[in-house]
Amino acid sequence: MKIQQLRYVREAARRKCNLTAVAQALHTSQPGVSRQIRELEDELGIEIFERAGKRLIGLTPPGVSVLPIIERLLHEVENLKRAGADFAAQGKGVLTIAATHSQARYALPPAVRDFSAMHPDVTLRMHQGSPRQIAEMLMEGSADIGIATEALSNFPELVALPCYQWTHTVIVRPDHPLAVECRDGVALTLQRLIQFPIITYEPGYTGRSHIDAALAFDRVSANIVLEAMDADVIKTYVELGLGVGIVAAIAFDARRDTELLAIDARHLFATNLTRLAVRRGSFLRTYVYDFIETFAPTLDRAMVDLAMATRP
Amino acid sequence: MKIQQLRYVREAARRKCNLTAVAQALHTSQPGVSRQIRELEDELGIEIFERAGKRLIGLTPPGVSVLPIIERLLHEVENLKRAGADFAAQGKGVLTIAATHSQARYALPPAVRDFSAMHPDVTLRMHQGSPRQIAEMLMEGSADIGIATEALSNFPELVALPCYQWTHTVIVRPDHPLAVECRDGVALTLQRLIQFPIITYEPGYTGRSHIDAALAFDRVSANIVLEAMDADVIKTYVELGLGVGIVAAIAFDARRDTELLAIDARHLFATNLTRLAVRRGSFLRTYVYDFIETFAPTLDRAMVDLAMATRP
DNA sequence: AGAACTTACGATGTACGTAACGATT
DNA sequence: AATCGTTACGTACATCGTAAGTTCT
Repeated sequence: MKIQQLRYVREAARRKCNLTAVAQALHTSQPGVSRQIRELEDELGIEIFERAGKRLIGLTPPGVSVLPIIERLLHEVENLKRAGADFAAQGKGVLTIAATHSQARYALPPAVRDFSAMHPDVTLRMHQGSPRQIAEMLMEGSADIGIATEALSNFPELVALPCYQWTHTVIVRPDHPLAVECRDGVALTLQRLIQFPIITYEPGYTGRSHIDAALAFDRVSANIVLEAMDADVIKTYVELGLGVGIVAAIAFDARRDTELLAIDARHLFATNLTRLAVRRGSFLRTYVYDFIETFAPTLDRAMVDLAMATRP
Repeated sequence: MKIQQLRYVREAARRKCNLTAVAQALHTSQPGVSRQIRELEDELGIEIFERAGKRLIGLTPPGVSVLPIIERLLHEVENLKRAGADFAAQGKGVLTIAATHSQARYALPPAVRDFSAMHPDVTLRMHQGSPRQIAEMLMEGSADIGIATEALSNFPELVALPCYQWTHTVIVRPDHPLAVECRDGVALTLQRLIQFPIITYEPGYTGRSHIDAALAFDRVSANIVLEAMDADVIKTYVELGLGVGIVAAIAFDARRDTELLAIDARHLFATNLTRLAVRRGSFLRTYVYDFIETFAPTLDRAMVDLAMATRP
């Protein structure tokens, strides 16, 4: 049994049993792949792939039960390499963070700045995507850390750790009726809010689920005229007078956003919890822990390790 | 990176870094071991073993952090082979059970008989040992299933599943004062019991802890004249008149043990729970599940899988 | 002096790539 | 006809065992 044979099998399973594609992806010859897979099957005494004549068309029952073991095994191989690299080039390395726009734009900058100062030899790579995409990246190993407010705790393969809580805020132009009422000390209500066109996040992003939940709870519906993935876009259209915005409070900067006024809305929508996720069972290089501690001071290495060892 | 290199490393760690011993254990030459370990270290870019001149004297810090990954990886290799064997030779195979004498002698026979009838091609191997030894066997992979009343749930590497409950019984010769009192309907008390010399299990065996706990709770001490690993020995000496015995109720057979009388003692000692354990993370061949279900009908495959996936 | 690891070297094996073949759509 | 997997074959490299070398105890 060779590790490479296992790689071929895994890749074949991922590429719908197309051995030619496997060979290209792994930079080797197609006959080699074919042969090695056969030899592994011989050694294990089972057929992993269902063959229709000369074509692979799927996994056999033994293949189905063996594949997860192969995946775990190769995952440990990855861990071993990472653990080696961690000691070999102490300090140096790459840290890949996958985050939503909101996080990358508003929550991460201080942590990134401090981390860079602490680890000048670590190359930071920042990927943006939907919470769903972030989860995918973590699971396939192309990101070390994922940060998002939604969805991350829904995957058994991931460990999601609470980082910080935040609330929504309503933003309007200074000449908007709500701005006037706010200055007059009138408390904002959901009923009043939905009388205006709303601009906020797309479903699945940045606490949108809590906005929808609040509306559903009151059995009212809002006129959402524009949905965007990030607060910058939302702010732009609020400034244009298209409607009132609902964004994460963290996304409003009184000094910069001089054309806007923020009205606290924490009493209208449930508090949001931003989570940081890593892949369960992955070896984390020391600087990964450092970043986590920098970003979320409430977390430390022991807590992360504990969470990773605990099954959901 | 080759699997065999990892085997060498693991074995070296187990054999106190004696590469000569490693080579003998794995049936290869000593220079080969030396070389392969070095090549792995080169590839990972770390030194795994601390070297004093030409001698290996221990693990380096990187070695310490890398070794558990190697162990897990090799464990998955084992799983892969077992999974293969499970399908390759459906039905055929070996099932190794490690149990205490009490279990092997009294609890297991019906399950073994039924299992053998169900799987005539599975060779059953029965090992006896102390609960502690049973745990060791499971953890090193030399037994598939461990069965004991004590200790099995103390190891995070093992999954212990409750099988059945049982109580202790007091055994005496028919002419013993306690036998007379029993026939007269006098209820047995701990105070009365300890007025006689006691013969029972060794510490660490078959519910002995509950006997000690009952004595400690009442702040009394018994005159234990003989301790044995199994009920057969205890019964023999009770028959000889050396004292009264305390054994598992299951170990008394009214038809066979005609020279003895059993007095129910479930009100004196806490109920015991016999557990079945498997190594966490091991692939279990289908007949292993079958045996578990045969032995403990309250368990089934889904429950075992669930328990294995749940962290303590 | 002996035990233990490393280096050196030669033989066997094995993986890999190219090329030709066979089967399926 | 084209795509895809298997078979055949030769080369190159790696593993392994024997033997000699070196460094500690």
